[in-house]
Amino acid sequence: MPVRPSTSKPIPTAVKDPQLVEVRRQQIVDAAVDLFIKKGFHRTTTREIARESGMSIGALYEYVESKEDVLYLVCENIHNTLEARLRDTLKEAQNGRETLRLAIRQYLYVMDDMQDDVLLIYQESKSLPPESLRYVLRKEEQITGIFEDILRRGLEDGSLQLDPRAVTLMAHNIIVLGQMWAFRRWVLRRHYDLEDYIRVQTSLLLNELMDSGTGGEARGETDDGN
Amino acid sequence: MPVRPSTSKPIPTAVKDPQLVEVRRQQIVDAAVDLFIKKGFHRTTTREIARESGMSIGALYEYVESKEDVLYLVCENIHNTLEARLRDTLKEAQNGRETLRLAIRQYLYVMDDMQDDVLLIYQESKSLPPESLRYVLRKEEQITGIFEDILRRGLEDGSLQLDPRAVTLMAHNIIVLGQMWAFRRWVLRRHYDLEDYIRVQTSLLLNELMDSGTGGEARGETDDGN
DNA sequence: CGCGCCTGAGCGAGCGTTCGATCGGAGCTC
DNA sequence: GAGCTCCGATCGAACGCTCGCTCAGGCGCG
Repeated sequence: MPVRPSTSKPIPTAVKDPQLVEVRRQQIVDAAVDLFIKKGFHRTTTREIARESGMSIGALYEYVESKEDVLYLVCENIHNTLEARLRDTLKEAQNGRETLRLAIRQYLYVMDDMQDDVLLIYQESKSLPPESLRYVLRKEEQITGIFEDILRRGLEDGSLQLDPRAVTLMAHNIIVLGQMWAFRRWVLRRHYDLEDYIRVQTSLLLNELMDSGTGGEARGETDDGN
Repeated sequence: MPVRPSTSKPIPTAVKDPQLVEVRRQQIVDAAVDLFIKKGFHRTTTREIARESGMSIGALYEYVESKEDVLYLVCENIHNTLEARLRDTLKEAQNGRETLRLAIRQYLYVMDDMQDDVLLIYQESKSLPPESLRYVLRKEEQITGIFEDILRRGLEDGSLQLDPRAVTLMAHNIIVLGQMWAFRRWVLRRHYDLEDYIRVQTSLLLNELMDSGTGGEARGETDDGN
């Protein structure tokens, strides 16, 4: 388990109580999440973060290296929550296909619940210093990996059909269709509720995974040209 | 055709040459697109935009109300290009299904070509003033509407099967799977090239649109619970 | 007193924006 | 065509302000 990137304050003068550090950092993250969601990273000032976490700017900078460091902590926190919630509900393993169906449902519920947080990562992670960004992206791949594993399990037990080369792509499709529920809510919510959404997207994904690998296109149709 | 939001400078003193205004604004947009892609909106200064467009800050502010106004012009410009390119290749109407297949291919090509621009809109449009943001989102819906129309045409001529209630959602799916090629390129590019991507995603989408509306889930499977 | 912890005024760089000065060429007069 | 005026277009120093961050000091507990 690697250490946080540029972050992880060298701790200025003395050795602090590590428990207090954890508590304070959580306060900071909680406050920052709220503010970043409401106003965005750039429009939020460090003074506001301090005020909202119930400490002074001085104290804030005892527990955090920089404003960007706060953003990193926020992203890390959200990703960890997300991943934990997902893995948590996938303990009981069944037939691959049913696991997948369950996982999609669970995932979409989590995405519905964490809409704002997902949006936050999407819109602000580019403001991270490069090293931290790489870190966050790696975490994103790990989460995608959860679905890759489920898909592969389905291939092995024969309950899913798919060109093995497309496993990664399908996993990303699932992830992105979930995120879509978060960042297109301004329009989707006007037409569908969560259950509608789960139904249609599950159908889309599982339909593909049941008969043909790359087929699906009715054969005999021409037009492979342009 | 509505007028630009808060934008559209009242023109300070005298009447300027409207043709020059157009040219200068295009210079500004071109420079800004490059800079925003490279450094992001917040990290780009107005001075840089001016320098890169070959004018002074003073001149810049003759053609633009504010930095946010530049961002709006950029978004508008990208969306217009995108929409024009899409509509442009959909003139010859065929059977709905083939039109859709063609449109998806064309769309993914455009997205591949405009990766950076798509990413730009995604990450920076939240920095727009609310009124301009609404404008940009409306444009996004219009573009989605192109695919809604194609889908409906397919329903009418019987070449596509789909629950009519899901038309909007499927259109959004297409749009988002296209955007995914832009904003997940850091990983997708490692595994797939554009043709792979087009093949798998077309299969996914068209497979669903050919036999069942919401079916796809093998009947008799339980687990509608949790 | 010493030490961990906190405070918040203050620093200074950087930013978006303004505005008086300047440029340069078109048009006029003689 | 020389000299002049005029005016839109351009310039960039300067302004005012915000913000991330620091640091000299204070408080209370052991």
